[in-house]
Amino acid sequence: MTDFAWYGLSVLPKQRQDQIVRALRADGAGGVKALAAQLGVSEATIRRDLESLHEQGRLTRVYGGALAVDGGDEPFAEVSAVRTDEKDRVARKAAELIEDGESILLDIGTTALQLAKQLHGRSVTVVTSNLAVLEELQNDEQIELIILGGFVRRSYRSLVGYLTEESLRQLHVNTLFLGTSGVRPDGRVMDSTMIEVPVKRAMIQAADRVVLLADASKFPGHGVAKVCEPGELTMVVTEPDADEATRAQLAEAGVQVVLA
Amino acid sequence: MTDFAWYGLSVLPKQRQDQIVRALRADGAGGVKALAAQLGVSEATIRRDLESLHEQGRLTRVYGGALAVDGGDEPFAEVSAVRTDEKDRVARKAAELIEDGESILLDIGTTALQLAKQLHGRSVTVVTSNLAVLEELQNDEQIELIILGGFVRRSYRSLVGYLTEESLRQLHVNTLFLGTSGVRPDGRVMDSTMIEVPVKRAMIQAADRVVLLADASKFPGHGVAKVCEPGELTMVVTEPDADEATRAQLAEAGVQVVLA
DNA sequence: AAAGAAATGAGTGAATATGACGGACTTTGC
DNA sequence: GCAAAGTCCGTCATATTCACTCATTTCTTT
Repeated sequence: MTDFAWYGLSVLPKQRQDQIVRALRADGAGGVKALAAQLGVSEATIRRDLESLHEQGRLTRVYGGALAVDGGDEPFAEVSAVRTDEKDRVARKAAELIEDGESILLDIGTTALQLAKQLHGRSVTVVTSNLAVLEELQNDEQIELIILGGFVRRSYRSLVGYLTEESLRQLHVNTLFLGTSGVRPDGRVMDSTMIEVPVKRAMIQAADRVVLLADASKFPGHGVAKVCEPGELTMVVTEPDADEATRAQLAEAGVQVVLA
Repeated sequence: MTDFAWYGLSVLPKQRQDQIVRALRADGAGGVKALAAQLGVSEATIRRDLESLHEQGRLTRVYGGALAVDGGDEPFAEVSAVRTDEKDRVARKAAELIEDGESILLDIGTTALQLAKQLHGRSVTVVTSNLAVLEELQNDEQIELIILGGFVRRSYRSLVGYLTEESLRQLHVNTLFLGTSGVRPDGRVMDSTMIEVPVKRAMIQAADRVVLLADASKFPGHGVAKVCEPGELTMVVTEPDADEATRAQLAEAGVQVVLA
């Protein structure tokens, strides 16, 4: 146990247990593995915490994790087990592209959140307007976290507006990981909401590399607003069963297409 | 008693214990090691202080340190009970100062969080760098919520840095509700950490009215860094048993002193 | 000035917290 | 059903914190 200098500086046991209860209230449920990563302790410690909290009646212990006490009876299948679903594979592949010490910018949406979950314990600087990412990485001491300002958009758990754009003009990062509602057959990246587009454009301006994260369902896809031309992308991470014609179109525009 | 003991080198036990309580209210929790370093005494002394304060009910002793009495998530039984604790009274009084439709800026710290809890269902615009406030108001559809950008400061659950200051320059609000580590006898507002001071100053610049929230334990109080002169405040909300001399000093500087 | 009281810091064995490991158990996919 | 994967629950070694004692310093009282 070499890294125990953390102990004194880090959270107190009781404090961490409060954080567990808070996290469960936010999400409704939490897996042992996820909580361990989020709070930066071992799974054994999380199990002990969950047992203690269960005895106190502050949560309900279930196989694989715990549920919030008042959080209803939703199936636990979703938080439990491995669930190697598409977005997860893409996110894992994307995480491999990041070197320790780098700074990255995470777009809004669940794809970027999946990527954030892969970053626990890594020494990286994360910049984001994604409130779900904030919650996920809030307690990870290893990660330098920077939040862009902006108006809270509850339905998307994101920050938008001129404040967000202005914040982006003050920063520069190595890599942007961009989400999308769909990539059109001609390779143009689209989004479903107009309001996010200026923010995404500002993000592109603030990064050296632009990596688009898009599972197969986004190829080809639609959207009301154009975010950028394919030429502005450095790389696209997607899946083997993504539409080939669109992939070829992207490759032609000089974009490196990586399959997860 | 030697008069010079007051001037910095040595601190009276009672004074130090007040500082501990204040430090906990600011952070929510504190480790024995951290408190010992911060106050310049041995861990043994801190433990004795914590035990004494715990018996007085001024904090909750936990393994490794202590928690603020109202900090974190306590058992539900206590939450539902009648709570007329100091910060709550101050927060309620402060909430009465806000008109529907106004925009307000909330400082970091638990005092501002208490105020945020009073705002549920109100039609107000809330601007903040306080991550605890974000969590509290995140799901309240009625409230327009704006987050300032910045570096995440985990121990204080706040955002700091030039991004935060820059964000503040883009905004203007009706009222700022400011927290503090203590108000000196001459009325100057102090803070315990240097790094927050530029942000607090920028907040003052961004508001028409500046309201200081300070329970009785902050009167008089100390801090390493000066945030502002009393003349920069519009109003102070505190309690009837706050030090009268300090209150008089504030009134003389043209500050309206409101008792909760 | 001297004696007494209170506070402090250091040291020690006991108690608590943590992480790793292995065998028993549960869930999942076939 | 069965096998595989994942999860749990003991146990142990180690690091940290605690309660206690005692000597020293500091403050108060006589």
